[in-house]
Amino acid sequence: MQTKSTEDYLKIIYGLGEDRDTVTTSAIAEELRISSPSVSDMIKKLYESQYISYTPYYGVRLTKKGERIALKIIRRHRLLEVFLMKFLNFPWELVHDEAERLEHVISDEFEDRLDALLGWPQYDPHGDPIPTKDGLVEKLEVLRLSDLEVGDRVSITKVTDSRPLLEFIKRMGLGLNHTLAIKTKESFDGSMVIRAGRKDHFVSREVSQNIYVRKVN
Amino acid sequence: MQTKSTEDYLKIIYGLGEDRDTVTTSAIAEELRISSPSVSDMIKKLYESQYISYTPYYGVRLTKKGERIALKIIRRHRLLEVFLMKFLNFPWELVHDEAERLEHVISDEFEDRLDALLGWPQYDPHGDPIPTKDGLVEKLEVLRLSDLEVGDRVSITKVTDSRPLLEFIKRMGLGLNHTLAIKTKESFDGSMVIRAGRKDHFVSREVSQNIYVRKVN
DNA sequence: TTATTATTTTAGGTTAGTCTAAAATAATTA
DNA sequence: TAATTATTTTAGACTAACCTAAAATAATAA
Repeated sequence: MQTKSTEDYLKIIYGLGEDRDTVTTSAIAEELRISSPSVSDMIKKLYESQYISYTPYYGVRLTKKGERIALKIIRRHRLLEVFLMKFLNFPWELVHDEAERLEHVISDEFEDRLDALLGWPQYDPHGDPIPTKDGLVEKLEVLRLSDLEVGDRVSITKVTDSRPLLEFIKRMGLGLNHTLAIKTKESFDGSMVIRAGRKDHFVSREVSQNIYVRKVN
Repeated sequence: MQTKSTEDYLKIIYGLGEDRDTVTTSAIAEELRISSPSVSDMIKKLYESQYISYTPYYGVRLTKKGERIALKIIRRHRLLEVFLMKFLNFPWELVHDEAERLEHVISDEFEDRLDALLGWPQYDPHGDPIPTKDGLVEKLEVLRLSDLEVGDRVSITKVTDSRPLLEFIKRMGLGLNHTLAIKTKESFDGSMVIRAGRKDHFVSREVSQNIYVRKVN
């Protein structure tokens, strides 16, 4: 049985490893808001326990063993998010932090029974796929709002799970599966004006890079 | 915000303080399965934070501040137990350990919304009253099965929340609100034969002291 | 290709919560 | 009430997970 801390590291390394191939000390440090020396320390421990492979001064990758744990935690996190929204009516932007704490303490028993209660859901409230019990995840085709051009119509499939971003999106009256159209896009900074429902909204590149979409008609 | 450890100490001290007036180091140590020196250490810290009052070599009592926290944790524990049984169909004997871990990580938001989901229950699955949000608990009149005599008919109102005991009771086919009659009671060891449904069961004093009852007709 | 800058690691330190062994105190028994 | 026994506390140590300051290494720019 791993500690909360171990689980956090593995989860973050998994997440960071999705784009880049190898994950650096400083990237982990920034993500976990922990100093680099502390991360360096922990990396050695994770390496000794064979959760990661590791080349000093270079970077880190999850081993099969490490990935299995990361996916287990992610599975729990996402199942919990579904529960918090469907059964407790948690507001979108609070769901993440609550799941973040619960994911480390629930048992397999709890996980299985919750899965059943929720009807074996495949996606969480942000549109992320829920890994299966034996560690399989659907690989989402990544299309970011920022990749699209004027005239495109899209539906939101996923949103980066960050509280301020979620609050912003909520204020615009948007959410998962909402449809919107791109009205303008500035070439110098990538900012856009989008139309959703009857309203126009200004969206910076920082935001549009964190909204994932699928094209519609 | 207190740590899990602090919360455990306060909860245990509250529980032990229900019969005795002042709680000893060794009683806490035994309950938490921690060495007495460790407990002695911790007592000093709890005292400095004004969660308890304390006389060296004598014992410990909760302050108002300490009791408030203890009752909050107990409230969460019991609400969680109701949830685990009603929504996740957890078996009686697993409910306690799961709640034990969850109680330390849920937020006030979670607590409130769970309370509502469950319909503001007043008792947990072992028959214990759930403290209110502002720290009030019904004082149960304590009548133990062991206090009764041949011929008495009783209904089970509460059971000590210990896994082996719960498993034993379950094997006898008994549970909360079940009715039983006392057929024999030995004076030398207090052991009994009880009749429940169509079956007779042998019950030692250790067991009968941990089954709380109310007399019927 | 050498010098500067950035990143990572090492060295040494802290805190919370635990431990065992030994000393201090209190309670019990003779 | 003195001696023995039991309980509690003190002393000293350990581990996990963090920290800051300084040294080592790698990357970048002159």
